[in-house]
Parts: sequence; structure tokens; C-alpha cells
Amino acid sequence: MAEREVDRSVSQTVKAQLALRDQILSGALRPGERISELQAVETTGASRTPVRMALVRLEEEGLLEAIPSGGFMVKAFSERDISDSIELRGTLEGLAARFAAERGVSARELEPLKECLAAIDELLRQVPISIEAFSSYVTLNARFHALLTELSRSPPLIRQIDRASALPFASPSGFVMAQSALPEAQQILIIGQEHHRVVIDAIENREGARAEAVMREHARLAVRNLRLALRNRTHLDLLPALALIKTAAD
Amino acid sequence: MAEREVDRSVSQTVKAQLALRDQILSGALRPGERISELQAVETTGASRTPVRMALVRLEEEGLLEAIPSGGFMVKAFSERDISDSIELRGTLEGLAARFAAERGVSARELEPLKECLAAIDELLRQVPISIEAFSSYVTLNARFHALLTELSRSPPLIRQIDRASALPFASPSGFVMAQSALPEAQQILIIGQEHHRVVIDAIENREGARAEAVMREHARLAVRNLRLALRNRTHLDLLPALALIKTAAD
DNA sequence: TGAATACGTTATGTATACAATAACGGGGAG
DNA sequence: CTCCCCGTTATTGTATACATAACGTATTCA
Repeated sequence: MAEREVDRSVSQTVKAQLALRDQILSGALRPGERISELQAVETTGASRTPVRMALVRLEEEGLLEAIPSGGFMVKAFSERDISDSIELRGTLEGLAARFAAERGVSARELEPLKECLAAIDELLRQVPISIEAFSSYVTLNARFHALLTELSRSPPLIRQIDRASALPFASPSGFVMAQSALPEAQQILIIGQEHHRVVIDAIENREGARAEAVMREHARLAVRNLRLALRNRTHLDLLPALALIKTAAD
Repeated sequence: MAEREVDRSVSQTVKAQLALRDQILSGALRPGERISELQAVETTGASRTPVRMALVRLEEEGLLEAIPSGGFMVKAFSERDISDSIELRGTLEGLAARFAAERGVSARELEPLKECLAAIDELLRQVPISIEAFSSYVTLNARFHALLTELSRSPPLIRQIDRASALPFASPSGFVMAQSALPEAQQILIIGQEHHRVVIDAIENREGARAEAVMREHARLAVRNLRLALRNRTHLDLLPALALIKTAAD
């Protein structure tokens, strides 16, 4: 293979990582399936060295699992794994909110959060919400959670929350998409927005315990909704957990 | 270099990872210092490919930081980073204790925990505690925390706790060693043991909130003690955080 | 007929060669 | 004297060749 198309705008390692992640999350690679390096080389266009780096990184992200005899396989998640991951993330975000409240946050730092809040309010005014508005909601919600995390000013915590969000179903967008499958979707979004409002208020008033409690409740709500969504499996196309859920056995 | 001493009992990647971690934690590589791959190849005896894999893994562990222009440097931690990491870990362990309590644990599963507890009781009966006994304590305490984590039966949570413990100062042994520098060390160990006792009791009685609360208090105690230990910098030889603390200029 | 072993094939682990880029230093010009 | 540009050097990023271990298959012997 003499001529190889090389995209020099990003490193081969990053390119391979993105391509492989796509394949996993799109379901092209099934949970439990072994990933062949050679095959990955062909589909990603990178050579074996960057592919291997990407595989190691994806393992650390939690999308892959090392096989003892060598190589990697796509990790499979049970429904409980997924709900635990969401609750875990909520617990971490709760700690972030507590840190923000206890350590104090200036009005200027809170401003972007409030803008997010207002923008979401605007979107939710539509009944029923349009597809485009819902898409904007997903983006704004993710932004809100990211900003909130930043407010903790704690690099170790921020790092850990990022790691916990690497699993698609545990990310803020994952929450929302899972919830969108439910008939009560709009009502759920409104309750979530109420949580957002409370956490900002708690941080402003330096009520650490209240800020933490509401974020945990926020996650528990998401867990309940995910369970519901998985029960009546309707409109689950958007659910990013789907491709990773253990199929049979276990 | 024709003849290279190759230890075939473990993979070169693992060997390099262990060797580099040692170098970092022993302080041979200073925080902020760039790690040269070539140099790492010489000191570890592995070739560049496994060295690079090890570097990626150590970055994910949190011991290294990627340099935007390429390569890795030893991560530097502030005192607050360290205390946050401990509190973070305590929060995670709190969640694990809650899961264990809420999901129920059989008497048989609790048995090893109780054995740990009894063994530590035995050690603490010595006043003052001997060096050997203290060393045993460190091991037993780490075992206790690991067993408790397992009781959650939540792979995602266990995984996250393991990651949070990768930083030496955030591991159970790290807690203890930091505390050992204080004059009130023995009293502190006794209080910690009381926490251990309470969490088992709470899990047995399926009191999730109480189990969670005591583990968080356990960590907060560790944070307070770490602060004290860092204030009066006496006998800090054992403190595994030392090699990683930012020196000057935050 | 079944099981066990040996062999061949395939995939991963490792090493190294090559390419590209970023850092550093020197020299020249303003 | 200082600043900028260019060339050199060192270091990382990438590709590939080679070694080794695992798996499957076929054949043979009990």
C-alpha cells in the first residue's frame, strides 16, 4: 500500500481515536466484539502505532476492555451499569456544586450560567418543543453542566467528571436524549430546568449542602427516566446507550 | 544495541509503566519536568513503542500531563489539588457504602471486612504502635477500603474509585501515611477505626445515608489531618504526596 | 469415534527506521 | 544593542518489519 491518504490537520492518533469511537457508538462494532488492529488500520487509515495508542486511550475512557490474552474488545454495559454511571456523575456534579457554593463564586462567573438558564427557558416556552429547539436544548444543557463543573475550581474534580462523562450515556446529552424517548419528555425538561435554577440560587447564597442535594436529585431523576425509557422501548434511536448495552446473557 | 536484557515474565509495556511510575513517585523526575522518551527508553530498558504506551497510561492515571506541542511532563499538584482528591475519593467511597447498604450485603460477604476490623483492633491495642504494626495497619486499611468498594457491586463505581486512588496521596495508604506524620497519629487511627466500625454497622442495618455520611466524614478527617501535617512539616518522609507537590510559583 | 498433539495461520507485542516538527542558537540587519 | 530570521539539532509522530504467542484445524493414535 504505497499511497496512503494522510490528513495532516490532526494527528493520526486522534483521527484513529475518533474513528474508532464512532464505530463503537454507531454500533458498527458490537459489544463484546474483539477489535482487530489490522481491521482498525484499514478502517481508520492510520497505521498500527497510532491505532494502538488510540486503543489504549479508548480503554482508559471505558469504551474498550483489555483481553487478558491480548488485544481489546468493545465493552458491554448492563442497564445497572448505566444507571450507576449516571448516579455517579450526579454525585460528582453535586460535589462540584458544593465546592462552588462553599468557595464562593463572583457574579461575573455566574453570568454565563444564567444566560444558559435564560436561553433554555426561552426554548421551553414552546409547547410542544420543536426538533430544532430540542437540539439546541441538548447543546445548552451540556454547556450548563460544563460551566457548573468549572465553577468548582477543582482540577482533580473537573478531570474526574470529564472521565465520568466519557461514557456517552453518562454525559448530560445522554441524560437528555434518553429522556426524550418518554411521552412526558417536556415535563421532565421543565423539572430539570427547575433543578438548574435551584443550584444557581444555592451557589449564589453559598448553601453548599443545598447545591449538592439538588444536583444529586437531578441525577436520580435522570436514572428514573432512563429506566422508564428502557422499559417502553419507543423512539430509542437517539439513546446513545443503546449500542453499548449487553445483549443476551448477563 | 544488539543484546538487550529482556525480562519475558512481564510485558515490556507494564515494565516501563512500573519503572516510570517509580521514578515519578520517588522524585527522580521533578514535577513540571519534561519526560524524554529517549531517556525513558534508557532507564526502563524497553523500546520506544512500549514506553509510549506506558506514557499514555500514566497520563490517564493522572501522573503525567500531555504537553500541547508534544510529549509529556510530570504533573504538579497544589495542596488544594491533593485535599480535593482525598475528598473526591471519600465522596465516591461514600456512594459505594450507600450502594452496599441499599442493595444489601450477605453476612458472608461482610465477613472479610469484619476480619480486617478485628485485625486492626488488635494492632491498635499497642500504645505506642510499633513500626511493624503501623506497616501492617497500612496494608489492612487499604484492604478494608478495597473490600468496601467491592461491596457496592457496581463496576463503574469501582473503576472510578480505582482511578481516584491512582494518585498516591489519594489512596487509603496515602491518607494514613500523611496522618502518621502527626503527633496525634495514634488517636487519629483510632477515630478512623471507629468510622470503619460505623460503616459496617450501617451497611448491616441497610442504612444507606448513614453509611455514606460516615465515609465522607472519614475523608474530611483525612483532609484536615493532611493540612496539619503539611503545616508542621515534620517526619514527612513517608508522605507520598511530597514528590508531586508544586514547588514554587503556583 | 473421540481425544490429544502437532503444525500452520493469524494477530498481537516489540523494535527500529524514517519523517516532520518544534526548540534552540547563531548570525545578520535595523 | 536588540530583534528577527534562518539553519541546525534534537525530539516526537508515524510507519513498518520482525518476533512471539495464541488459536484453529487436521491428522493420528488409542
